[in-house]
Amino acid sequence: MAVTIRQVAEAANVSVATVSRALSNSDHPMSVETRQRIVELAQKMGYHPNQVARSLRTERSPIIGVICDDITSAFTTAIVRGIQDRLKVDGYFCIVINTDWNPQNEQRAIQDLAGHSIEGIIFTETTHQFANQELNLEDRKYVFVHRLFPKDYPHSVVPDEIYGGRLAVDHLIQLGHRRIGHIKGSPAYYSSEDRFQAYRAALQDAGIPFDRSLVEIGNYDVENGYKAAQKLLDLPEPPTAIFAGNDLTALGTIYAAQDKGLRVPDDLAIVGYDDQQIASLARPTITTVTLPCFQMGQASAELLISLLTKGEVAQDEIKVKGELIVRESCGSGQTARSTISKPSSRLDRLEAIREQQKR
Amino acid sequence: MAVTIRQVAEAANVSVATVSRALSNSDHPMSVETRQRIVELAQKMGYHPNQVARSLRTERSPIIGVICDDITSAFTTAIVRGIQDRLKVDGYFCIVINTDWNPQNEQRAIQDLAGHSIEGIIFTETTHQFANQELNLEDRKYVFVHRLFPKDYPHSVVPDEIYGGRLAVDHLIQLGHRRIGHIKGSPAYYSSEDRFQAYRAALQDAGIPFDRSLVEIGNYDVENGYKAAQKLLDLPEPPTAIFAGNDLTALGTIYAAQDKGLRVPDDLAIVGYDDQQIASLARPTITTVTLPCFQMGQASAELLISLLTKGEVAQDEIKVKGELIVRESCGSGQTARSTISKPSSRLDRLEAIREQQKR
DNA sequence: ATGAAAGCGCTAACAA
DNA sequence: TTGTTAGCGCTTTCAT
Repeated sequence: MAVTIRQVAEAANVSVATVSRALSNSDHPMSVETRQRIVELAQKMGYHPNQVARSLRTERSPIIGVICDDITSAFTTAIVRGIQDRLKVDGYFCIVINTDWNPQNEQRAIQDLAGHSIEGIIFTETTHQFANQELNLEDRKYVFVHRLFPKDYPHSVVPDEIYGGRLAVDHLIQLGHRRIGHIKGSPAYYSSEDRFQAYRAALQDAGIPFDRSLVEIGNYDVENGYKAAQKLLDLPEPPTAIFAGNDLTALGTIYAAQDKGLRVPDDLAIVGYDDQQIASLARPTITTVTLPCFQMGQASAELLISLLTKGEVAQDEIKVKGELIVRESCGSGQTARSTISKPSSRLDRLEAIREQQKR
Repeated sequence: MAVTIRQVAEAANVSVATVSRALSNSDHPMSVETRQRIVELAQKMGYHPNQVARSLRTERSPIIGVICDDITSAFTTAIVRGIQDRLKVDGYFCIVINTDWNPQNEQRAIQDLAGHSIEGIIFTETTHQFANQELNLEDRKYVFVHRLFPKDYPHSVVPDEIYGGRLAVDHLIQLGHRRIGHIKGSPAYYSSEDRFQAYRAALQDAGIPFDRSLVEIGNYDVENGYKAAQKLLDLPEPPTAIFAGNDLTALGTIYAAQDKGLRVPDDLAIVGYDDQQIASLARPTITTVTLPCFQMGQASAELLISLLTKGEVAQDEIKVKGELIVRESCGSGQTARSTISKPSSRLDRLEAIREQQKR
């Protein structure tokens, strides 16, 4: 049986109330020495608070809920990791629930979480229709991170797509390109529109006239990227550079260029977006802009914790900036070797253990 | 305030004990009608059990712990998803804790979980040194899935690497190859050895003599795969097919072949292993064997639940079989188009919502 | 500054 | 078959 507050109280010759105050950082006034003594004793006795009892009493819980479409989908995992890490700082844990793109599962998830006295929820990359409705959250606090529905919701954390788009296109402009194509993502993602706007703004600031024929619509996957790139490259006056809507589109563009006998980056420069693994594995490796998932996760957890502890906070959307990762697909003098595949920390670790076991 | 058992009791004109029995599937004998009546009433009143109170009382919890190195690492995410899905069937949730390859964090994680009355833990892809020691788990049940330390631990779920390796090599043999090279992974992964053994066994069964010079040691990354493949291809009598230790090695092999002016699969057939995303994005797409992460996750959750509910169960390691995914890198008549990039279910969903909002 | 005691919602031993 | 009641470990009000 685990050590309880009562046992500590007996050992310390004080009441349980005093021990509770000492151990839960209560702001109830008490002598510094007693507190000190109790804390040390508890430590020595191996006391660990029973969170369940604590939750029952306080109707609060150090567990928050994370509701996402699917934890395995492209960016969600990193977001969740960011959430976990930020939560850990304040002693919280999270329970992750997948809705599998079914908004009905959301209300169910919320109810399930409610049974655990969960006070806060982070909606992560959910396609839910929160906009339209009517989730019964009671008085739980909630926050959105990387939401996939229209913009300007309070308490949300999103990537700064405009900033990132500028990073990508400005890079091409700086390399001297004037005829720059763009392959948009599906209109269903609002990021597509933002990245496109950034493209237009960058051109404008550089005094490059906008040419409609240089813009194709893809849907963020390789195959559409391939087809869209083909069209651009078949233009009477084809682009010398393409800002692909994301890394998969960039990969499709590389393939299209190869099939036309064009060399990347020599004949065509390509920038991607997202910095998925493929960007560092492709040949050439893809210059891209990071989608700062980990940081967004952290920011969302931070926001929720503020909401939980300080009550209301600023309602503005938080935009997190990514950064440009220069690799091979744009040239740019950076002809250095690819950045792929450093042995992972796991491998380091395994090898260390292996060594140790030998001895 | 949420509806409690007491309110249901008053409304039903029975005692709380009766309600408790009706609602918690107690095996205490009671009249079917009363139970029925109470269940319906509770439903109508919007009653949801307070799990926290329940846990405090029973010292059990419907939450289990998942301890992994890093949820974002290659296979862990899918394993966790498998765990979640299987747990859901029995009404469990999980809390995932990352140890970041630091075994010290493990004991800490266990203690943190203990505070939540967690009775079961799944160790997922941890590099921990459980073998050597001395984690204080008290009477908690635990299970390993895809553990990365030496073999034959009770209550663990692992991939059947021997079976998978045979799948890969037998495929090459069936395609008529007799001179088949192999690039092993790092000796730190026990999977390397298994895949190698499978390679030898397959050759033997096909009556192909083993040739030491056809085996190179890589470390499962692209760069080492590239170098190892170079060596094999520089052999006086180079292989016509290579079983790469994993997909990244296969990618490096493709690059090496390309750089020597060889066509894949025409001049060199390549099989990978793991079925990571890159396998369906590379050019050519890579024929590979799946690492059945999702299924392993499910199996591990199932095992833990058995342990929790039925007490002891069979101790044997559970081996989960993967399957061969035939793509382009081995030829095999399967010259069909690449299998890349169906629009994701998320996109489908988003487009549906978009449509709906238009109306 | 400390203690006594109530009670969070539930389950289960015991009683009827 | 149903009811009464103690108590899980903790926090917090109220009293001292």
